[in-house]
Parts: sequence; C-alpha cells; structure tokens
Amino acid sequence: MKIASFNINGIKARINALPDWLDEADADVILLQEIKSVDEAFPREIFEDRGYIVETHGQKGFNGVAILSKLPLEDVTRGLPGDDSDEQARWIEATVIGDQRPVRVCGLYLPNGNPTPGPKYDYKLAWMERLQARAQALLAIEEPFLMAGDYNIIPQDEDAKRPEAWAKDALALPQSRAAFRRIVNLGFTEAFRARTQGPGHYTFWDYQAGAWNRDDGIRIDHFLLSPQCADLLTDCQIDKDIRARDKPSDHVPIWVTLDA
DNA sequence: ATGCCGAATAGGATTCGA
Repeated sequence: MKIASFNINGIKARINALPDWLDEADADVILLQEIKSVDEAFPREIFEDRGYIVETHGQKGFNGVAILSKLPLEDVTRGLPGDDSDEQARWIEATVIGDQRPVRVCGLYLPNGNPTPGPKYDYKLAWMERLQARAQALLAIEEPFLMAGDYNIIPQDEDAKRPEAWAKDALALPQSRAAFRRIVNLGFTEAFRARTQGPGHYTFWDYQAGAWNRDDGIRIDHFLLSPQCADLLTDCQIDKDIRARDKPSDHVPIWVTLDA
C-alpha cells in the first residue's frame, strides 16, 4: 500500500500540475493539505476519473484537507477533537481497507503559528496538545495507524539548509520542537528518519529569493507511524523533482509504502 | 531579508502562508 502526502497550496492553482504527478506516483491513498476550497467546489472528477474515492474537509479561502483512495474507506471523520469552537479545516481521518489489513490514516495540516509570540502561536501549541490527545487515544487501540501531512515543524537543525534563519520561527522554536517530540515520543516512528539519515532532505522551498535554485529548503512534511504500522514500513521517499516543474506548489509530496 | 513570491478573495488591496 502506497500512501502519499502533499500540501498542494490551492487545488485551483494546481489543476494543471497535479494530474502528471497523480499518474506517475500511482499512490493508493493520497492525503492533501491546503486545498483552499469548499467541499462543493473541489474538482472531484480529476481524481474519480483515476479511480479514487474523494473525501474532503474544506473551507473558504484557506486550509482544507482531503483523503483520496483507490482502496475502500470506512469511518471517515472530519475535524480534530478537543475544541468544538475550532472552525479551521485541518484534520481528516479514515480507515483504509488494505488487501492484507486495515490501516487508520489521519491527514493533517498543523497551524503555522507565526508570528511569535501571539495568538497564532498559542493556537498552534493548543492544536498540538489536541493532536497529542488524539494520538494517545489511537495508540491505545494497538492497531496500525499513521498521522501524516504538513506538520509545520522543522524537527532538528539538520532539517533546514539555513537553521539559523529559522531559529526564532514558529516552525523551529524549542517550544515547537518539544511539542512535536512529546507526540513522537509516545511511541511513533518518524518514517523518513527511519530510512534516511543526515542533512539535505527537504519538503518545502519558499517561492521567494530563489530558494529552490539555492536548495534553501526545510523538512516539515512528516509521516508518524504507530508501532504496529512501523512494523509494516517498506519505504519512505520525497518526490523532490516535482518542485522544478511549471506552476509547482511550494511543498513536494512525501510517501510511504506499507506491507498492508 | 524586514514577505523578495504565490494564492484567494475581490473586483483593488489585503490577508495568509513558512
């Protein structure tokens, strides 16, 4: 089972660039972030024509997540539990019925949190506390599940070309990194680091100042696997080349393959 | 580098992103 995550930075803006990657990647399950679309306006046909079930959780203008699957889905839920007043569309879950076993899949778009300090950073940290609570609840079931998407967290200095430029940013502040580690340390495996070590691996390059041409990137899109899911991991890769194409997102896809 | 670019909403200039 191949599961990909991709922050597309707007489905309308990616209408032309997305189909090529869809056909090349041939993922069974795709988690999208920043669809920037209400559910009714999402171009389902692009995906349905390729055999995907489409489950969106959108809102007007910003944010928005989706799950696309060629495998059957069960128990789709929308919204991160823990705050009924939170109207930002950043979380969707579904159980994917694999050929060998089911896998619970959570797609997330974690708040950016800048500027710091301030209400946006407070929201980020509060959202991460809710994420931790949801993660604990799912871990207790002791079944294969994963949480993947745009975490807006640079886990370590080696995950940025210029760590000094991010030192006081919400993506890399010690408090942000500690909140991320509290979740990982519950027992998750960070899939990319389970297979690849060392610097120079990024999933985001800013549109500005020629960041892509200077390879001035950061690694902020992650897969966290439950222990039972980590046992199934066979590969994890970043589709870096996508960033060099016409009208790219500022993020690139990351994917795992599972023996499931 | 202090938003340098890009997208959405709106229908021009502002907000947001990382």
